[in-house]
Amino acid sequence: MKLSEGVEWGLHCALLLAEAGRPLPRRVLAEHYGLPEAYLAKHLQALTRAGLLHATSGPSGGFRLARPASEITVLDVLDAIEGPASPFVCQEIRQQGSGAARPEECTRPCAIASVMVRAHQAWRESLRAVTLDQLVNQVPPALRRRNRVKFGTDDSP
Amino acid sequence: MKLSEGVEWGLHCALLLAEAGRPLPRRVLAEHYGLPEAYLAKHLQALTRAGLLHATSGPSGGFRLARPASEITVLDVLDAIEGPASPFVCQEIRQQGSGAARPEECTRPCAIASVMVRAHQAWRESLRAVTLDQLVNQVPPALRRRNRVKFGTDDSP
DNA sequence: GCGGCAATACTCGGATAACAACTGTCCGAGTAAGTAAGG
DNA sequence: CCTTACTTACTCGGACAGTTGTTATCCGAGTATTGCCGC
Repeated sequence: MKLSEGVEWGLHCALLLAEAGRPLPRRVLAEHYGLPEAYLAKHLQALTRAGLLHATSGPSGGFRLARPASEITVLDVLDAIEGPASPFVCQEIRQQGSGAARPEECTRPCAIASVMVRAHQAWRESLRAVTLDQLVNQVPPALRRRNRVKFGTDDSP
Repeated sequence: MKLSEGVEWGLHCALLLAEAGRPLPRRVLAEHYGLPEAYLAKHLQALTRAGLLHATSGPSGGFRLARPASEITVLDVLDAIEGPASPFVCQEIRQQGSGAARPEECTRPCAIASVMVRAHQAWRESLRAVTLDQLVNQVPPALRRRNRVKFGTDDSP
């Protein structure tokens, strides 16, 4: 079980977009984090398709958050990039082979699958509890200031 | 992120071994669940290397639980088959690229990595809370009886 | 009848291919800005 | 000076290879059983 590295990229980029408050092109995002631009594009596409980012073409275009950072959870980003499919898929092998359970013995879901589903839900709940703005607030102040100078909207007097 | 299907196989086999109480060869396990024997062998090897099963060669040999079923958790089986590595590996991209954070700004672990670690721990705790004998008790009585007749130790008078 | 020995069949274990998914890359379609010409 | 049309450069989006990990399989090493021979 390995999680795509694009998850880390997507989360960091989403955080930076939350800090910036204005569209940033993928070229800027890639250079900022030292990532391959072409491959990062793939993950940003996924985030856009999921409705988390909004993409605008042309000069001064780029990606921006489609919703306020307080309304985007870490789980949203993960589902967008990894897909919402459960990592464990019960293949009902209890109903196969010479020791197959009979249909009337399978009225209840497989206990093993239930355990896996509960664990997966615990994982998802833990991720759903954290929003992007909570993460932004944990960025070191000095770094946040630098990012603001570099990208921030200069609407502050 | 996809979980190896060997996880389901390993768990079902471990449950059956807990029910049987005596060594079962991989051929019997494979036929009982309709699984490819050669590939199942790979996962049983992993469980053996992890110290969960004990393998004996020769006639009337096979695999048996190395510990009482009450002392084996679902998490043990998962770590044995999937490896204990965390699905999320923080590559510290915050310290790379043109916007790299300085070392003195990284005294605290990356907030994103922390969230992922907490979620992973929640997942593991949920799996650690369930033992094999708890799962055995959830097997339908009729099926359990059939398995007992088929494999069970005939030490009952 | 009993003990020892060899043959046997059964078991696991590691080494070896086929497939799929993730990783990485490229070029084309579309768009907004900038520019120059005309009114 | 303002409007307008065009050129330009910049953006995203989908289509195309390379590499790692999972899936599937085979054959050899080792062992307890089983049968047989000798005592």
